[in-house]
Amino acid sequence: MEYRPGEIEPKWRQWWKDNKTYQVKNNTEKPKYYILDMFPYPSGVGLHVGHPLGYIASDIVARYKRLRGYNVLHPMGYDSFGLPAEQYAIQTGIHPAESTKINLERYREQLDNIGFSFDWDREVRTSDPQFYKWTQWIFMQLFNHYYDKTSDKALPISDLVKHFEANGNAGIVAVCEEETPEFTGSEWNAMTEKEQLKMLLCYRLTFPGEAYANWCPALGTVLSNDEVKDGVSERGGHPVERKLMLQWNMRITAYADRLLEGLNTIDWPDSIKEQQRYWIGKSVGASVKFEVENHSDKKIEVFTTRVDTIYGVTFLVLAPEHEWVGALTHSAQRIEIEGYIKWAAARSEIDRMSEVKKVTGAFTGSYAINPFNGERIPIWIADYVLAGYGTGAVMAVPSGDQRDWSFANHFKLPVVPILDAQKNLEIAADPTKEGRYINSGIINGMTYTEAVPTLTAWMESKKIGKAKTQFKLRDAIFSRQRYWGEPVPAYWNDGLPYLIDTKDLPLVLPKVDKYLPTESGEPPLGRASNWRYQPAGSDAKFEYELSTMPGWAGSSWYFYRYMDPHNDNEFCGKDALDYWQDVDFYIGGSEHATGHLLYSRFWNNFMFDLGLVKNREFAKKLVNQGMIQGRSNFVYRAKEQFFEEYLMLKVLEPFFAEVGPIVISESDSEEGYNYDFAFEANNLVIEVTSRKQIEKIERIRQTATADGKRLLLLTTEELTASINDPEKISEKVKAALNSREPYIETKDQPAVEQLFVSHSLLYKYSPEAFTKLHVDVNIVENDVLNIEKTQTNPHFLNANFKLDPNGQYTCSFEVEKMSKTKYNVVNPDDIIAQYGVDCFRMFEMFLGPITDAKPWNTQGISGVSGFLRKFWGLFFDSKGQFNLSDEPANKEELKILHTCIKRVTEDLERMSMNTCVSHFMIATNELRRLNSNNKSALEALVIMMLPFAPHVAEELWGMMGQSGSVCDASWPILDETHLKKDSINYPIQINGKLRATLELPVDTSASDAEQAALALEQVKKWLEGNTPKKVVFIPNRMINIVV
RNA sequence: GCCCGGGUGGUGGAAUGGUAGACACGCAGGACUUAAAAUCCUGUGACUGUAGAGGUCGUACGGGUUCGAGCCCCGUCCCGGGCACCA
Repeated sequence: MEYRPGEIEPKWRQWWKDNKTYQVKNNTEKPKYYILDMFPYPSGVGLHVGHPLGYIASDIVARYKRLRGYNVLHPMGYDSFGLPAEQYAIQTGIHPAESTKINLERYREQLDNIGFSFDWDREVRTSDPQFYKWTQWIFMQLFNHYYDKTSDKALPISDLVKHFEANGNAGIVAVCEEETPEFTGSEWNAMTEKEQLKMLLCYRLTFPGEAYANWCPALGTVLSNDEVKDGVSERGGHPVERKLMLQWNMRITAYADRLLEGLNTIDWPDSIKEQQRYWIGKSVGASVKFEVENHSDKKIEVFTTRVDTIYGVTFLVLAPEHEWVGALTHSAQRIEIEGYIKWAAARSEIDRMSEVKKVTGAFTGSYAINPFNGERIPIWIADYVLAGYGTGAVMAVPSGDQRDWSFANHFKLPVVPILDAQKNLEIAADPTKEGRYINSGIINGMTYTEAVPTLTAWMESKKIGKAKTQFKLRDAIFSRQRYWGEPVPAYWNDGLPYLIDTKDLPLVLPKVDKYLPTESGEPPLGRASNWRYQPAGSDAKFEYELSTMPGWAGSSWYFYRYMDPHNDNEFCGKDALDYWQDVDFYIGGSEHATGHLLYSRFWNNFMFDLGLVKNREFAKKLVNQGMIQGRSNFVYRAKEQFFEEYLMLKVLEPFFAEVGPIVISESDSEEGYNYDFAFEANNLVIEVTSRKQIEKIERIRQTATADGKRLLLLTTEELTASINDPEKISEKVKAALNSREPYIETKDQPAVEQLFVSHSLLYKYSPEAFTKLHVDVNIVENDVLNIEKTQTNPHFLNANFKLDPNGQYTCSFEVEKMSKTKYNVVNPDDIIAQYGVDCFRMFEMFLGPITDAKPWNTQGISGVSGFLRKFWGLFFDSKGQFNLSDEPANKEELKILHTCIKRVTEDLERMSMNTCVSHFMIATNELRRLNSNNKSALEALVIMMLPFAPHVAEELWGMMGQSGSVCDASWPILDETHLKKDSINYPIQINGKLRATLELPVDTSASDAEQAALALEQVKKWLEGNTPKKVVFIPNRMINIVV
C-alpha cells in the first residue's frame, strides 16, 4: 500500500477531534508540564511558513512530554487587539471585531491543518470581554496598590492611608513621584478628600500623569518606544514627535531591581537577559547638588557614576528642556539660548542619531559652585544631555569623559587632570580609574577604591549629595488613543480618576460611528454615545476614561487564563493555579525581549506580591525560535541596455488596464535601487528608495503617457496622507490626470548601475515578460533555474545567476524578512497540499537548529518526503501487503532501535529537532538494509515518530492492531546493553594526526592496546625505528602516539 | 560606537577537547524503462598521486594552550540581531 498523506491526515484530524484526544484535565495525579507558544496576532495575511516553526517545535515537545507520562498543557489563543485591525476599520468602516473574527478563523483553519495537539477548549482571545474583564481587573489591582520598599512588595493603598492618618508619609519608604512633598498625620487629616486622592496618585502602581510620549499625529495616538522605529511609527511609517501628555502610567520602575534580580533565576537566552538588563539600565553612583551663584533658591542636582572625578568638573550642562534654563539665562545670552532651544527642539530623532558626533550647545551666563572646592563653573545647555534621564543635568569632567572632553575642546573650556595615570589629555579624555588622585582636595593621593567612600561620607555629612542608584527604565505609558483595545475601567470626576465597581466588569467596548479621533481631538471612544458611568447610589453620571490599553496589556497575563479559561469568578481558579503553577517552557520570537517579556515579568511580580500567582517568574525556560526568512529573487541588467524600462513597462502593463492610476512614492533612504511594490487601496504603489530612480521613472512615464497611459509620482508624505484619507489621493490623482503634468521630483544624479525587480512579482504580473527574460538567460555554475518549476510556482524558484560579462540577463537573490510587501511570503498550504503535513512538520524541523534564522528553501524537502515513504514501506512486504514479524527483535535490530531511542531522547531534551530527524532516517535506512519488519522494533519507532509526524504514526499504530491513540502510549525505554559493542575501531594518531585505525576488543588494557598499535606497519613507518616519547591511550576512544 | 550571536563542502547542516563534513539536497555515473517520471545502486571537501595504495592541505584570518583544537584563550576581519549621546 502506498503512503498517501492526503488520505490519512484529514482522517486522523477528525478522529482526534471526535475523541477529544487533546483535551487536558486540571485534576490528575500525573506531574504537570506547561509548554506555551507566544500567541499570534491574527493578521489578514494568514500564516506563512515562519509562524509554524516555533509551534511545531513546541508541539513536538508537548507530545514527547505526554509520552513521558506528563499531563501536558499546550494551549493556543490570539492576541486579538491591535492596530492593523483598527486601521482596516478606519479604511473600510468594518468593525475590528468582525475583521478580526474572519482572520482568526483563517488562522484556526491553517493551524488545524498542521495537526497540532492544542486543546482548543482552552483558547483565549484578548479581545473577548470574558478575557479582558480580567485584564481590567488586574489594572484595578494595580491602581489599588503601592510599592513598599521596606517589605519590598506591593501593598494595598488602604494600608498606606492608615499610615498617613497616623504618621503622615514620614517613616514610610515607598516608590512614589519624585516631587511628593512630606506631610504629617495631622496635615494629611486636614487635607480635603480631593487633595488626599491626588496625593495617593503619587503612590499608586498605575496612575494618570504627565509624561513625554511618542505622539503620532497621523495615527492620532501614543506609541510605545518599541512601536517607534527611527522616529516613525513601526506600522505605517508615520512621523512621531515627543509630546507632554496626560497618560496612564505603570510604575514598572518600582520593580526595576526585582526584574533585574529575577533574571538570575530563569533559564532564558542570554541575549534576552542582556537586553533586559540594558533596558533596565541600573547604574550605581551618586547625586550631587551644585549651588547656583545669585540663585540661592536653586540647587542643580546631577547624577554621576564617577563621583571620584568631582574635582575635575569644569562646567555643568543642562538639557535644553531643563525647567530652570529660562531662569538661569542672563539677558546677554538670552537670544543665543533661545535660538539653541528652538533649534534643538526642531531636531528630529533621525537628525540626532545621524549627528551624534556634532558638538552643539550654548552658555547660559550663570555659574554654579562646586561644593567640594568652591570653584565657580559655567552652566551650559546642550542636547547631548537628555531631559528624560537622571535629573536632566550633568557635571562635566572633560578629562575623564569623551563627550565632555569634546564639548570642552569645542567651546574652549578648561580640562583638569585628576589622576596621575591619565594620559594624552590634549588628544582625548582618559576615563581610567588607575593611579592616584591629583588636583583633588580631600582625596589627593588616594586610589579609586579609597576615594569613593571618602567622598560619599563627606558629602552625606554636609548634605550636598548622597549615594544613589539610577535606572534607565522609565514608567511605562499605558494609554492609547485608540479604539481597538481594552477600555480602562475608570471614570473621571472633577479632574480625578476613580475605578468603576468590580461588579460592573467587564467594561465592554462601546459602539462608535467611526474609528477616528473626534473633531476635538479626543480618542475614538469619545464618539460613543452615553459613554458614562453611574456609580452605585449616585444620581450623577461621569465620563469614562477615553483611552484604551496598549497591546501588551492582555499578553502580560494570558498564560494564566489558559489554566482555567472559563472561570467567571476569578482570572484563574486556585486549584488550577496550584496545579499548573507556571510555564515550564515558553517558545517565541526574540523581538519581544523588552516589550512583552519584560511587562509580563512585571505584572507577574506584582501578582505574586498579592498572592495571586505561585511564582515570581512566570516562565522557567524560554527559547527563541529563529526567524524563517524569505528569499527575494531579483533580475539584474546592465544600465546601458535600458533593460529597466523594458522590464518596468512589462510589469506595469497589466495595471494600466486594470487598476488605473499607479502611485510611485519616493523616499530618500540610503543607497540601494529597489523598486518595492505594494498595493494601497486600489493603486499599485512603487516605492523608490533612491532619488536616482526618479529620472528612470520619468522616462518610463513618458513612454507610458505617449501611449495614453498615466503614471503618477507621489512623495512619501503624500502617500502617507493618502492612506489615512483615501479621498485626498483620488483628488490628487484626478488633478494630475487632468493637468497631465504629474508631480516629479528630479535631481542631477548619475544614472543607476543596475536595477532590481522582484522576480516572483514579475512572473505574477507579467508572465510574458518573465518567459522572454529566461529564454536567453545564460546559466552559470550549478544553480539552474528550473523554468518548469518556476512557472508552476514563482515562489519556489531557485535562481542564482552570476553577472555575465556579455551583458546577459542575470539573476540573484537576497535573504530578508518575510513580508507581504516583499512578495517573498511562502504559505504553508501549498507545501502541505503537495507533500502532506507530516512531511511539512519534519521538513521545518530538518531545516536546522530551531534557534537559527534561516532562509526558507524547499531544496531538500524531497529528502524528508522520501524518508516518510521509506519509513512507511518498512511495514509492507514486496507485494504491498501490511506484514510484520512477531519474532523477538534480533541483536542488530535492537541495536538500531536503541541507538535511535538514545539519540532521539537526548536530542529532544536539548531541543535539537533537526538531528532527531536524521536519527530516524538512519534507523529507517538500516532496517531497510536488513529487510527488517520486526513488530516490536517498529512499534517503538512509531511511538517516537508521533511527536514529529503524528498522522502517519496514528495510522501505522492502528494498522498494527493497537486500539486508541498512540498519543497515550509510553516513550520507549532505553536499554544500553543493546548498544554495547564487542570491539572498538580505534583511531591511531601520530602526533595527533590520524594515520591508521585498529580494531580492538572492548576494554582492551592500555598496555595491550599500545603494543598492538606499535606493531602496525603504518605506525612503524612513522616511528622510523625510534621509540615513542609518549603514548596517550583513552580507553574505548583513541590512541595517540607522540614521536 | 556599544552589547549579544555566528563564520565548517556546490547547498542546508552534523560533530560531551578525541577518526571533521553525520543526515539530507544538488551533481556525476549506472540499473530498470520504448521513453520520461518515480525507484534503486555507486561516487562526491580540495590538491596530488603509481589513481580502490599513499601523501599534502583543509572548519574566516594570525597567534597561543594541549599528547590532541571546528570546539578553550588572545588579537584581526567579515556577517546577522539588538541598542542609540544613559552622565
